[in-house]
Amino acid sequence: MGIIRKTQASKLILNEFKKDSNAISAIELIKRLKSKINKTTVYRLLDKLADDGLLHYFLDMNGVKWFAKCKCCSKTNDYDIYPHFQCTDCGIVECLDVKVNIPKMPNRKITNSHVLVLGKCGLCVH
Amino acid sequence: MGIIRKTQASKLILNEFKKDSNAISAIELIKRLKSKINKTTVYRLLDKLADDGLLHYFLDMNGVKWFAKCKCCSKTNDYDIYPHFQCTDCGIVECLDVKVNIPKMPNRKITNSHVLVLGKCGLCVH
DNA sequence: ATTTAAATGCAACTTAGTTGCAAATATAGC
DNA sequence: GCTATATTTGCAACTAAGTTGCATTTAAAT
Repeated sequence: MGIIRKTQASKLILNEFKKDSNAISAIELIKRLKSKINKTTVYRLLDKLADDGLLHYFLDMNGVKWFAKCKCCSKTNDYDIYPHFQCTDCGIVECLDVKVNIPKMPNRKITNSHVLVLGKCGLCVH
Repeated sequence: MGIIRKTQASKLILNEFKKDSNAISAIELIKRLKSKINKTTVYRLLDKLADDGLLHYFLDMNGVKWFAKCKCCSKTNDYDIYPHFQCTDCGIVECLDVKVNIPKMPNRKITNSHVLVLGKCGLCVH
């Protein structure tokens, strides 16, 4: 939480998410910006951007952290659901613009949900 | 994939899942069986049991691998959906016996889906 | 221009999970 | 039951994503 300064590093990272409407893994981002930003800084900025609500994040089936802009995710009345698709062949992750209904659960206070759909993407399916 | 021998180790692990209908993390299982089985063996057996369809697994929001027996998970016509609940306070993971509908997606071949619902469990909510 | 809180880089660390290999063990065939 | 053999196991070393502590740098408020 908190103010983000317009530093060299934060501008570079936000620019990557402007170029890419899909999710980007932390690893990929570190690779892309290797010559310009230290990996610790990348991780810290991503966390901060997620805290501030500019990005959201989730873990894929390999335990790798992915980040994406929030606009593509459904915002329900009660809590956020983050539906994503990951290709088991090429590993690409796409934000899904679909409605997924999570049933209410009495006795629990649900804050958010993550939906990861696995399969072959449009390119790998052929 | 393949036949599982009835070894000391495999019996011990399957016994843990008989006692516990919820999901168990690999880490927790290693801790429980530390004096009896080597952690490499635990990981290998869990993977094999998942390959053989006796268990399924998924990653929680901390990137930790959890395993559970398959009976509590819905089996749809097309593919498996694994809905789980994790408490953000105490970390417990429960298999959910709910129907979650994942919309069809043209152009893709979906094989399975993972749904992780986050919030406070019945004990931590108070 | 000066001050100060926030951001950064670096090196060392943490930890879940994996790999290679030699030793142990379950099971099939006799 | 005994032997052969493929599977399983333990161990130590490794991998890699992500974190921490701290000294230095930088954005921006005054």
